[in-house]
Amino acid sequence: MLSRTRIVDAAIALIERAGADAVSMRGIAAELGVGVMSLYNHVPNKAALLDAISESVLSQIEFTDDPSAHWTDRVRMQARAFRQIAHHYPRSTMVVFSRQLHSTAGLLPVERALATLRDAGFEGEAAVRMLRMFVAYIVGSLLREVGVTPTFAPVRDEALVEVDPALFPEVSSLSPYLTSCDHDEEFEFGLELLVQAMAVRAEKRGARG
Amino acid sequence: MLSRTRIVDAAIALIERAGADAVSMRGIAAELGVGVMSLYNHVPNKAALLDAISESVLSQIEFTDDPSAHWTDRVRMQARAFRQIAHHYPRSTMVVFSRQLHSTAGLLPVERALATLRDAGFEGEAAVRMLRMFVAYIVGSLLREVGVTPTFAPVRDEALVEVDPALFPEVSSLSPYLTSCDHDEEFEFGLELLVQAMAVRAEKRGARG
DNA sequence: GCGTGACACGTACGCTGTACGTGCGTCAAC
DNA sequence: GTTGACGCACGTACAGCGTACGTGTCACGC
Repeated sequence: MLSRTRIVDAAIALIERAGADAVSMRGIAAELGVGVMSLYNHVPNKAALLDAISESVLSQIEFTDDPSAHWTDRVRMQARAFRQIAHHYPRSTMVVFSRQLHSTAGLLPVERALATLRDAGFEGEAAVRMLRMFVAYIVGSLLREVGVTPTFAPVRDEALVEVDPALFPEVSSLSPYLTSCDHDEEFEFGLELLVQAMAVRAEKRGARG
Repeated sequence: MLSRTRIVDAAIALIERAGADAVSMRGIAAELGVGVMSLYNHVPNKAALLDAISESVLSQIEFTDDPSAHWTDRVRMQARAFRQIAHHYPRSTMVVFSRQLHSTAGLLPVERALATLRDAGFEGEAAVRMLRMFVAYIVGSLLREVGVTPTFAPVRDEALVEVDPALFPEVSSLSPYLTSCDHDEEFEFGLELLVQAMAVRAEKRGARG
């Protein structure tokens, strides 16, 4: 029997195998060995299917939150959990980022994050701000890692060799670092910087309050 | 006469007016009052056209870099310049983010950023790391602002009223802050936090070196 | 006058999402 | 046991998409 979850799973598998551009209702139907229109008995339209994919991916984030750990470690763990699922479904992650979601999927991650931030001493608006900043960093990082580089994080080698050292001295001299990119180290670097910056703010708040 | 830039400009105008989904070769041709196939005399295919759109948007970033200013102010200015163009072409920005670019457009912003980071005391790999982290934050922020919220930065009001306070106490109590979002303040908050974090690193490096 | 190239355009093909109708299986009511 | 309703898989059909290819119309050098 066909079902919504079977369709979503097949769609995710197809995206990971053939890319997001290759996702068509006909392709998904073929993946499942059914007719195209059969899908519409379980999903209203393609947009809703893509939303369901987003929801599925986000809900698979594994938060093994340890309330006894120091809040800095909990922040690190949650950020890595977010990143891990994106690496598990890299191409599907792109469709998640390219869609506005109207669901409550991923509400649990937010809940956990806010609780952690409360432990760190951030409450009310400050906690929400910190959360949004963190999410922005993580999303931006994943967007780079997953393949879409907004302003070429790892620049293409061919393009760089053409760079005129006189016009772009910095880019030219730093080209070895610009062309290579260890995503793990890069992510951890920014994560650590953010955690430390948060710790500074937390101390300030603690001193004041 | 038709020209590549006229086509790109029309495409951007169409995207901003009707949304990225509405971009079709036929639509762009209609916008210009020409036949569809005439476009292909100036653009090899749709993908190349979208790349040209990205290039055009990125090249319009206005960097009025002031080398005499303190590096922290220069970082702030460059980040805001990036953000400003995204606000000028919000929907086109989404196509920029959703495409991997293979061009050297936006090489100048990178050059300026690296020069600024050098002034701040970051060289070699450290400078590139800082740049990438900054870009990640900016891109992630813009992705939220521009309308696509990965894990609902400003959560939908309707969705939140249904949240069970027993299951999601934090989300529930912080809902007034989660439902509203002053993008300017939000962006400046994160920007300031990053700049301060960078300043701390810069001092450390200075003390060591 | 005569190529020759640039360029706007029409036609046509294979693809897409999906509205609609059809047929088959199962189950409830009588 | 018959009948009606309903869920669900499916086929057909249509509008719209990107674009390969051929055709027409110019301005130009010889």
